[in-house]
Formats: sequence, C-alpha cells, structure tokens
Amino acid sequence: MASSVAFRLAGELGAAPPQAAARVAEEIDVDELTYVSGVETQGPYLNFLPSSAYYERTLEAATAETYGHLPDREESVVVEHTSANPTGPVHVGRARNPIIGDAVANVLEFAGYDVSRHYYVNDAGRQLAVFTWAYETFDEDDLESEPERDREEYDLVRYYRTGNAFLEEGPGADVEKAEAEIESIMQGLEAGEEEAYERVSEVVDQVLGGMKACLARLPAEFDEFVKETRFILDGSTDDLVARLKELEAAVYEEDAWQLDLTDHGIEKNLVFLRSDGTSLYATRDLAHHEWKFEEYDRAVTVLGEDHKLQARQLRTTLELLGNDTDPLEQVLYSYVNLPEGKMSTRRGTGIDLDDLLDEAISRAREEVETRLEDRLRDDDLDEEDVDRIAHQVGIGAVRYDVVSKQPTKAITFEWDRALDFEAQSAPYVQYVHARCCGILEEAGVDLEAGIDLGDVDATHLETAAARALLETIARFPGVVESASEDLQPHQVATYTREFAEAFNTFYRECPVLDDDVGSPLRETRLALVAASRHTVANALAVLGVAAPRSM
RNA sequence: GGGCACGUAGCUCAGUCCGGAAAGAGCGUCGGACUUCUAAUCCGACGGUCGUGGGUUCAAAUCCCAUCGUGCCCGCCA
Repeated sequence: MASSVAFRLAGELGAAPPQAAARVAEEIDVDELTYVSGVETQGPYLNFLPSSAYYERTLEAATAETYGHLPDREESVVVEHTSANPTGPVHVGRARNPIIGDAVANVLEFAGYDVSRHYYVNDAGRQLAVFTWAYETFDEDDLESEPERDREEYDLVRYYRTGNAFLEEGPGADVEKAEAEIESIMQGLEAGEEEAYERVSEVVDQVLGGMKACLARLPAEFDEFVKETRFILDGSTDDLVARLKELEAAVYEEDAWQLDLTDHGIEKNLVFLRSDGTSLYATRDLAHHEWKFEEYDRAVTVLGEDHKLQARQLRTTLELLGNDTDPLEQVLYSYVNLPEGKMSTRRGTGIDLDDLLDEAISRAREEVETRLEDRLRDDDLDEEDVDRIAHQVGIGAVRYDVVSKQPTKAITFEWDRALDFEAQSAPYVQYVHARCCGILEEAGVDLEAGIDLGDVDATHLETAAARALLETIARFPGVVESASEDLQPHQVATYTREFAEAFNTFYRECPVLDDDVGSPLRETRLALVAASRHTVANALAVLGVAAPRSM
C-alpha cells in the first residue's frame, strides 16, 4: 500500500516531500502494528509492506465459503429494476436493465443489506388499455404473422402491434370507436372497477409470465412484481392527487392538474391528472415511492437515461410532499441501440433477448466442441457437461460484457462484439475458477466441504506470485464495499479481471501438485487455491455470472 | 434552442467522484511457450497531443471555464 501524504505534509513540516516521507517513516513503530511489517520510502512516497500476519489472516478469511460478504447492516433496501412494460418480448435495447439491476442487488446483498428485488408492473397505463382492447378486438386471422416463439408474450405482442397499426392507419370512424373503448378501460381502471382490472390482467399476466421466463434465463429473478393498479385500488393514488392539488406548485391549466416545478430547476410541468380525470404513470409512481419509503430503509431504482428528467421530477415532487428523498437513489444506464436505430416493441424492431441468449449459447457450444478435440485433461466431458458449459459460458459472456462497462456509456449492438469470448470476457475469468476446481479435485479436496487449513504459515508463500495473488484476494471485501457504496457493480468486474491475471501468473509459476512440491509448501499453495476459488466464485456471483467447475 | 451524459492506443474498454510514482488491459498486428495441476492460458514487441483551447495547483486523464463531436431528454406516453 502506498501513500502520498508527504506532499501535503511537506508545507507544514517545512521540508521537501522526500524528507517529510522519511520523517513519517521514522515515526512509525512497525512493532506496534499487526498487519504492517515495514515502512519504506521511495522518494516522496511511503510504502507499507504487509506482514505475515496479514497474509495468514487473509488466507484464513478467504477459505471461508462466504468470503467477500460484509457483516449484516440490518438495513433493508429495495432494488427496482427492469420494470419493462408488459407489452411484448424483452429486447436487447433494455437488456442492460436486468443485468445491471441484478448485479446491483447482488452487490448490496454481499455488502450486508437486506435486499428485495422488485419489478414494477405498468398495468394501468394507456399502453395496456390499448393492448387489452386489441387483444379483445382482433382474432388470430387478423394477425399478419406466426409467433416468433412458443411463449405468451410472443403470441400476444402480435395483437399489440396490430392494434397500434390500426390506430395509426385504420379508418377514422373505427379508430374513434376504438379510442372510446380504450378510454373506457382507462376510466374503469381509475375507478377501481373489478371488471376493467380483470380484462387488463388477462393480458398483463400472460405477457408478464413470458417475460419472466425470458429474464429467468439470465437469470434475473424477483421477489415481488408490484402492479401499479395496486396504488389505485388501495386509494393511495386518489389521496396523493388530493395532496398534490394542495401544493403551492400546483396549477390547473388546460383542464389538467399539473405541478409547476420551475422554482426547483425543472422547466417541464409535471401533469398529474389528465383532463379526463385519470391519473398518469408519474402520479401512481409517486404513491409507489411513498410506499417504498414506508416499507424499506433505502430504495434504489435502475432506469434508462431517457427517464432522467422524470426521475428528477419524481424526486422533487416527493420532497414537496414532505418526504426525505435521501434514501432514494437512481442508477442510470444508456440504452443499447442498433446500428440502424432504436429498438421498439411496438414497431417490432429490435433483437429479442431470447435470440441473443440462444446465439450466445450456440456459439459457446461450438467453441466447447472445437476445444474438446485437442483437450489435454482426460476428464471425459459428456453431453451434459458440454450443454452446461455452453450455457454458463454463453450467458455469462453476455452478462459480463454488459456489467463490466460503465452503464452511462452508450452501446451500439453488434453480434460479434456482444459475443466475444476472448480474454477480458466472462470465459477468461470462468476459466480461472475451473482451474481452481481442477486442482482441488485432483488433490482430493471435497469441493462441498471445503478445505481444512491446519496451521497456515505465511513463510511458505515464498514466491512473489503467491504473495501478489494473496494481496489481490485480500482486496475483495474492499471492492465489494466500494462497489456497493457507489452502486457500481462494474468495479467488481474490473476486479475479477485483475484477479484472474494474478491467479494465472501464480498458476504458471507455482505448481501445487507436482511431485517436487513437498509439505508444507503443497498445503499452503493448496489453501491459496481454495481461497482463490472462493474469491472468484463469489466475485462472479456478484456479477450474476456462473462459475463452472470445468470448462 | 435549453438541460443532462459521453469523448483515453487502429478497435472495445478500465482509471475520472476522492488530483500524486513512467497513463493500464483486451482485440488486432508481429515474435515466442503445450512430454509439465485444462493453452478459453502465458511471455515479449509495436501502438497514446487522455477531443481541443485556456485556467487552478508543487503536481491535472482526474478540479474549473470555454469550445467541438456524439447520444439522450424537453408528451394530458411510459
């Protein structure tokens, strides 16, 4: 560990930085420190050298299965992510959301929070009223195509697209009739009518069921699907509207109730009640967030950068309503676009996440099969293994590619780039895990039971590569801490890469099971491999990337 | 037009919040390493005015100002 304090102390001490560094080094009594064995200066910099106790404690800590988990904070946090409208198949444009969202939830869980994963279901908006009308109006014969896949959302989205096309291009009188029907569905929902709710649910539940199945492939799973109609039915939206009208910022313009937020640095008015008396997504989301504040200590939302303005309006309005919004944090990401433009469910432009995952698995399978031929290790992978590895690597590569980048960077989707299995991708890190497992299995260590350390003695870590690896292992809990504080799981991805490098160097230079490696060197190195395995397995777990036992 | 983000090697990206050692990886190119715990690996070479111009500082990719380029937003949609 290095420090540059000498630069700042120099002025105070009236000495040049190198001299200041030397004086600080002199003042530190290493004998009083447990984890520091020496302090050296290098010009103006101070370097603290880790002691053998530091190495030994790290090794002990990391051989625990839970290594990297921080102590329980007794603090609950709800992570809302994805929340895609239940209108059709999940496409790649918004695939960043479940991948980043799941990793954010994971990293918070590792950091000791009690995490709930929520998907907020937009089942009260105009889109769903349109969908419901279309589903009830059109027949299979009216649809232009076969479903692209045998699953509900692929089947039903055809009604949605047909309906939207009809509203845009259909004969005027019919469109008017349709609009009236759509309007009546929305009014019904707003009034909390059981019948309207059931009609919409018929569509929502089916489509959402399919979308869940797709997301489960990542896997991104949720503790709760929170429907926005819930906040109409329980009366909280009405209550909220009443409170909003009382605010100083409330204005009634063009028959609609709005909030003028210019005093709070937002030019755009927030409309919270339409002229027809129905609420808007934003209105219900306010009720939703007040509910979150009641139920949880913190609320994190992962959303696209195109919702940034709405996010600011939401926060500002919640404050005007008397809420403390400090517990609310938003993680923003930029949408994935195609070279030819945006992806859209309504227009049917875009690449389905299912297709991307299928292609990833199929390319991974090809890769496994090619490598199978000139494989050194004679562990006889069977069909099942090939299948397992293809899934772990294929899906892992997609997730890793997404989660390892800063969410704010724009991405243009390209097949070959998204499905690159080369170094600095998931397989590179996964391979390290497989190597660890290979060595442990070869040594007869029960992977489930773990390893009995006995007396660890750091003096057997005589190589620089072994020490560097252990130092890298030691950083893991700190990485979890920092990534969770900043809500940036990509920090963990960067770490896995650095870890893999350190491990591979160790692997090259320090044989574990060679005949010339005697006791206790062998045991110490084996413990280091066990520690490495837990570290990389847990780091991958944060990212939601599978850790294969063999590849 | 206004607001917000992004701009680092030919390409894809870390590093920027919280300023400090010669700016790091991978891909690609070139050259090496499988009788050795799995070569989806490793080693080496080549490759950078950190968009541009100012400023602050002992010190700037990092902070401030300006400017250019790209993306997103500015609906009684979500």
